[in-house]
Amino acid sequence: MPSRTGGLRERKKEATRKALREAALRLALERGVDQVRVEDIADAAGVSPRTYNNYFASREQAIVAAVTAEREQRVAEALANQPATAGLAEAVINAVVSEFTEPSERHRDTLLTITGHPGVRQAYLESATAIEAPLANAIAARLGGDEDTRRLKAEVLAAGVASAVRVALRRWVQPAATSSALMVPSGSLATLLTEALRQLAPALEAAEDACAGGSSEG
Amino acid sequence: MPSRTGGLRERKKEATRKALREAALRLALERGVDQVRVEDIADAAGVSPRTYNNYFASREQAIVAAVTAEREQRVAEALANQPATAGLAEAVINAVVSEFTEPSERHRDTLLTITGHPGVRQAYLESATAIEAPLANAIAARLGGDEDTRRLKAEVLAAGVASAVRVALRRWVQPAATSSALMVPSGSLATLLTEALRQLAPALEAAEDACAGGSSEG
DNA sequence: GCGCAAACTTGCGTGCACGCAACTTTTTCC
DNA sequence: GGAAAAAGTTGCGTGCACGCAAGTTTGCGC
Repeated sequence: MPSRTGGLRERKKEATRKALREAALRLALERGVDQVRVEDIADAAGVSPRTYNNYFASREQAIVAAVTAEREQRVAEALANQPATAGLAEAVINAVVSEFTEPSERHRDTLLTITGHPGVRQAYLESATAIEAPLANAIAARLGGDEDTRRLKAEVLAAGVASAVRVALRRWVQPAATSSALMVPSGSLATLLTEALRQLAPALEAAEDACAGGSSEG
Repeated sequence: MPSRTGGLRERKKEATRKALREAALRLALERGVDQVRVEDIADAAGVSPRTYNNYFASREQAIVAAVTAEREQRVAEALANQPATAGLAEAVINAVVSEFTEPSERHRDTLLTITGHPGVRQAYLESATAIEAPLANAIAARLGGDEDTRRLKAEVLAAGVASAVRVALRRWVQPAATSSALMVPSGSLATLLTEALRQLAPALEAAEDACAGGSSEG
């Protein structure tokens, strides 16, 4: 009888996924990204290369997943848990900043190392867009009913937030320009994220106001 | 002596790029995306497969480029050409809607056909992010000087706009859900784009206001 | 328990992306 | 105009992504 964690099947799958992404990251850190073959990752996780490929579409995604796993759910959950009294902008910024800052700072050295590789850096930045769909759902829930117009609003806002996050992360991991002196110190990730997201606050507030008095309101 | 169009080298490169993307699109329409080999495209354009790959990183990108070529520059230019009296939000929305609507409607059948293919659809949607950098420059120019804070603002806003465009395009090319009745008619592309971008207007206006009285103002 | 259906794993084959190192073409400079 | 440099093209080799069709494991109803 399967517990809350799901059936045996599901647990095994999750274990395999975890083993794969952790093997990928470990090997990448040990030898450098370009010295890691797909076969090595699969071997280290105890599956065939073909199976590895059923879990991850590229080496880069496997490596990055070790650091970004389950971020989408955590962000969506964090937004849902924000007090209903908070404005949408405040709630979104709090949820996103808190869920991105802590793990990123914790894995700071790892991240700055692996994002030295262009392919991994791109995969890392693109991973931010994974929050789009869950975030859109959470925003739609805050905006009110699930009517069509609200759905579009929520999707646009979520996509905008994901973009802002991507810009902030890009600055954070930006490799120092070696030659010219015109360089941005980039500040802390929390600062970068907050400043980036603040640009979208007016849009979030306006959307919320436009939906005020809608179907469901606490 | 090279004319304004650039040297011979540059013209040849552009001709090759054009030949490749048009061959890719033509073949994809004739036979279906999955029946087009890279070798076919290269042959049709009169270059080696290896050279084809110096121009495009994937078949999907080559096909999509036939429809999206030079869009980035045109959008940036359109924004620069908006009257200086217009607000940033209005200027951006006008520029983006006008430059996206016309070509997309002109190639409507082509686009809806090729985006039936998942890989091509994804490449098409991702191509919208190509406007990010040129748009960020154009927005930064409108905001005023090139100080650091303004650069971040411009990048975030440009990324947001690109995201909104992506959401609108996604709805536009969304394949009709075959089974259930809960489906969105999606409206015209111009309407979709306008509605999506309108969500960001408050953010654009706020950024403009925050930069008012800055270094350069008409 | 038993057996069937659904889900997952695996090997194989194919086409692809791309680094690399020759080779060819365009540009530049005198 | 001719030689050197800069830029572009090509073939080759390698590793990779993924469709497909077995084979294997798990879940479920009886």
